[in-house]
Amino acid sequence: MKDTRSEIISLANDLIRTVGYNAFSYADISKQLNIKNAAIHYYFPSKGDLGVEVIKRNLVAFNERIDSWKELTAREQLVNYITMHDGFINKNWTCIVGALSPSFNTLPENMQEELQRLVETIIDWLSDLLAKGKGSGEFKFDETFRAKAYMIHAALLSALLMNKVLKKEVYTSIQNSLLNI
Amino acid sequence: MKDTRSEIISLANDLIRTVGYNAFSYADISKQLNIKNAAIHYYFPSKGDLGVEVIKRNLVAFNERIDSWKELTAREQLVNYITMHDGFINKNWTCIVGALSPSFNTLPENMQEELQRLVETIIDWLSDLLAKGKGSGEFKFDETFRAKAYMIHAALLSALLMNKVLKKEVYTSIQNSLLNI
DNA sequence: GTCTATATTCCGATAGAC
DNA sequence: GTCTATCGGAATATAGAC
Repeated sequence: MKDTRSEIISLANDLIRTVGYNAFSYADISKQLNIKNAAIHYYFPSKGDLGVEVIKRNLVAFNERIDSWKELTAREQLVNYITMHDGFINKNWTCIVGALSPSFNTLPENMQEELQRLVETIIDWLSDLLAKGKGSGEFKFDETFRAKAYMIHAALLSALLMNKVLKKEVYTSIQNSLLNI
Repeated sequence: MKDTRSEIISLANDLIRTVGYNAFSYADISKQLNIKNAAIHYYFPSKGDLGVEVIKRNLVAFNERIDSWKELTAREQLVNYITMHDGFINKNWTCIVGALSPSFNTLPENMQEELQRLVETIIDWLSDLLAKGKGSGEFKFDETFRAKAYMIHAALLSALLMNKVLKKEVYTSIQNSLLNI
């Protein structure tokens, strides 16, 4: 079976993470699928439509993921979250949020909205998790749940970005700091 | 007096921070200066040359800044560092590192090198500052100086990025967390 | 030394072929 | 339903005018 539409989203997802949204073109995708770049427009009339679909797929994947963690302890869930991007390091991938946010102003409105939805979902989940973990005595921290969630999310996002620039131990270093809660 | 070259760098700096490197063109700059886009090529033959100059200017500015803080206490210097981007919030600016790192792979080699130099300068200075502050009893933390520097830098960078996406209290929240050291 | 006219390549998108 | 031929415009860049 061949699902061109799904392959396009997958390739776009890869490109956004490796070079960014404004740096890739339909041709980059169509070449890999041995079709003309215009063929992509059948599935996604505009580049923004494709971008929206990439974010949506990531949101669905995130929700499925945290759902599968439901029975775990708060600490186990936090460890899973903080290590879930480990495979990105060798692929030189950033998270979708880190990839898209610097050019947020240039994105079409529906992409902006979808990206906001994704970030809010992550922060909400993380805040809840931190509340649970603090309530159960698993975590110790003084900030509000939301402030702590912002911190963890922010540090992890930048850790992936810095992995591109410094190619050193930044990612692991930040990861270790975050796990020490 | 008119210094076209300097104005070009200044406009490019603004554009990189607001829309990102790959999203702006020479035309965006030339329109504002009432010249043809090709005129920019006289000052900066390639877009990468302009990008390098923007980063270099930021590196010089950073060095001048921290130099002017030399006589301050470690805590005062840290507060200055953590608040030095406050003016960015209303302008919807990111720091240069946050703006360029997601598309790091697409940048010409000399831009990549210059960006690495900038990040290393920041991290080195921050590590030294944290060492001083811990030595003097001003700061309390358990991680290594470098790990702590990575964390602060990462959180601040993302805070600026998230300000674009969520337009909420993220920046201030992270700032407050970082000042509580 | 400073800038413009122009070339070239590439981009996203439409109209229409199969 | 799926894809190609092709357009209009924008991007970076060169050659040459003033």
